[in-house]
Amino acid sequence: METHKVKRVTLADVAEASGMSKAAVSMILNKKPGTRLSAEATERVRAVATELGYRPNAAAQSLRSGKTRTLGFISDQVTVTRFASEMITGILREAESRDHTVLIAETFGKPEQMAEAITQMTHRDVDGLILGFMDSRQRDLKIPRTELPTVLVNGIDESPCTSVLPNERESGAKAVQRVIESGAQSVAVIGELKNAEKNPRIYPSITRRFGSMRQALVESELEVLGHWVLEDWNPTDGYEATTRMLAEGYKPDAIICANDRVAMGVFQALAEKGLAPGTDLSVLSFDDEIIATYLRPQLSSIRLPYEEMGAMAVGLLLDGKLEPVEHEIDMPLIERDSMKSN
Amino acid sequence: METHKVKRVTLADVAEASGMSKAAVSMILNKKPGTRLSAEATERVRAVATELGYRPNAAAQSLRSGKTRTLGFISDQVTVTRFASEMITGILREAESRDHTVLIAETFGKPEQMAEAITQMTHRDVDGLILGFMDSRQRDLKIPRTELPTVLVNGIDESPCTSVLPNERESGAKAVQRVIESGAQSVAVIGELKNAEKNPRIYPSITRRFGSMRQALVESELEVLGHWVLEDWNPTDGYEATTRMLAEGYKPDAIICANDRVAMGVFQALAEKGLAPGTDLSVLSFDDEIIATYLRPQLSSIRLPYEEMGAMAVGLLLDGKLEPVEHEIDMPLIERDSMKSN
DNA sequence: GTTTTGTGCTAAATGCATTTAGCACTCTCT
DNA sequence: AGAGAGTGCTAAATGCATTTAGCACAAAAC
Repeated sequence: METHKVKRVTLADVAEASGMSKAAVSMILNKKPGTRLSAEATERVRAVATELGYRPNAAAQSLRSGKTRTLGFISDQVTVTRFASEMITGILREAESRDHTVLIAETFGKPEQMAEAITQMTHRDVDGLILGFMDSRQRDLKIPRTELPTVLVNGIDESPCTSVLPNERESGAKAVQRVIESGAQSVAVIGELKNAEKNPRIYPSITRRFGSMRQALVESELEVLGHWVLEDWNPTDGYEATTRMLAEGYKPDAIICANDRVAMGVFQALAEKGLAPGTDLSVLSFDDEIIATYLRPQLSSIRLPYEEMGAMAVGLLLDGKLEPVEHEIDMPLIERDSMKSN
Repeated sequence: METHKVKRVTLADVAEASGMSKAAVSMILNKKPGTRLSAEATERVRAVATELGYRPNAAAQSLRSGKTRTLGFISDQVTVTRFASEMITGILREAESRDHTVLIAETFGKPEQMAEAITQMTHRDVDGLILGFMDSRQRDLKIPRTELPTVLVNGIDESPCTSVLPNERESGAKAVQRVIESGAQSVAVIGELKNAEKNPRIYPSITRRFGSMRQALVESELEVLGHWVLEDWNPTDGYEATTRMLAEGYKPDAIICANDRVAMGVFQALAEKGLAPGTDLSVLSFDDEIIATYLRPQLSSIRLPYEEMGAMAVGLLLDGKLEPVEHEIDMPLIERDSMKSN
């Protein structure tokens, strides 16, 4: 079967085929208000256009309008976490529903590549830019000043700009609230990240999460058992801290984990001592990564709403809501089986 | 600080500022071969161009050339698995290094959205299309015939087309080989997916993975213990099968897991019986998802090379290697701590 | 001294959709 | 009947980079 190289159908083709001028066809197909063209002509042009399968050439439209109906998304790193994926999904969904497409680039974790990526995007004339940061411990962002409307997701910069963040100011309190509802008298928090407190500018999410938690804890009747600080937030760290805690004789009614990876280690340590989350004690976590559903029992976790954040960023951009504001998005508690008395 | 709306610097601006014609400037900046322009003029134009910060307008270039230096990537689903992310990373890396940008879209798991997404891409005049499938149990792909150069990644269609696949024809044999090297006498495979065999067209990767494994197994001296078929490939399935296996008195020297999620369940079941992977017996898996590094001990796994697959797809597209061939990419064995005698 | 060859450069056309200015015609009103 | 308003439509300009055809001049060749 020979693939006959079909020449693109242009506006001129439609005009000729329908016996009208290009101007008329353009006006009709774009439903330009305030123009007067006979119903008959309108009908005819529409018919011809669909019959020929006319699609306006995006390059020509962009050239004329200076708009591309394209948004740029530059990400810290797409790999490793589920977060970038979810953010992309949110962005794509919202952009598609508003007839925009998305150009993507990645800095591969190297901040210095940011400038290059932005230049690329500028060159391609995107209508707006979304800068996504997966690693919330952002350093100096080095965002070059741009004319482009820009929204930061999960990141904050020195200079004021529009940004979308998870509502970590409330997430810690929400966790404590849920622990209280579970009927617990005592709780262990496993655990804060070493050094995080020292530099709240660098670890804004983490600082807020734990700040809000600490506040809620002192306002509660809960007995807080021990003080567990972790080197990093991997399963090993959670495993070691929990093992140590149990060895020291602590037996909390509930454990709040810094994130799901830590919770995984906590589960392992508990299993070794024959303790079952959800029946012997409650375990609650943050982030709601995919492993939360892999654990046995499945882990209740306070979700990082990356998809919603991505969608919101698109919304702000397209609605021109570009005041330098931090938009905070609620972090929903995803109930599964690791809490007592659901 | 007032943001002065800077008009874009165009070729005409450079031409005027350097006292040359647009034609000359264009030729100089594009290093057109076979043209004769004085070294002095060349120098001057280049200087002026950089000074003014001239960047050609992509829309205008596209309009003229019919090329956009943009590739389209349409994915099954970006969320859930790490695979899409890695594929995007590979695509981005290769595309960037060859001065192309990437437009992305997602069908959100709905095959019928594929046609719509392709139309969108066509409309934006991408130079080539990459269709990525995360869910290897692809159904009818419903890929509309396109004029566009297209490469399928991790998917095959009825009609012959260029595709990039993991080399599952060898992955099973590679696993068996490694188990033999570990000194094992007996092995359990946990486990094949129920129904997969019935429809090899629908589950091509899985069929190949197990076909190659079965072949290698009969050619080996290994004793194969039991026959474990799973409903699905989640941790629960691996947990249940392993528990059953141990209850039935089997005690293999090595376990080959269908994938890492299954391996996680296997680990849980082994832990309950006090069996430690890497010391009491070997565990080997497929895919190398992120959880492989979360497990204790860390899991050795045969990696699905999605990043390389994405990069290769870009390469094929840009090099015009579009014969209907299945390109198979080696699946490397990632050694960690779950195999005895590394 | 005239033709040929070569050099350095430019005007104008091209790709395609959108928009502005305005033409030609018919009604309506006085 | 002539002015004015309204209707239906079109020619041409615009945005920007690239490419083709070719101009004007100088040097070399016969």
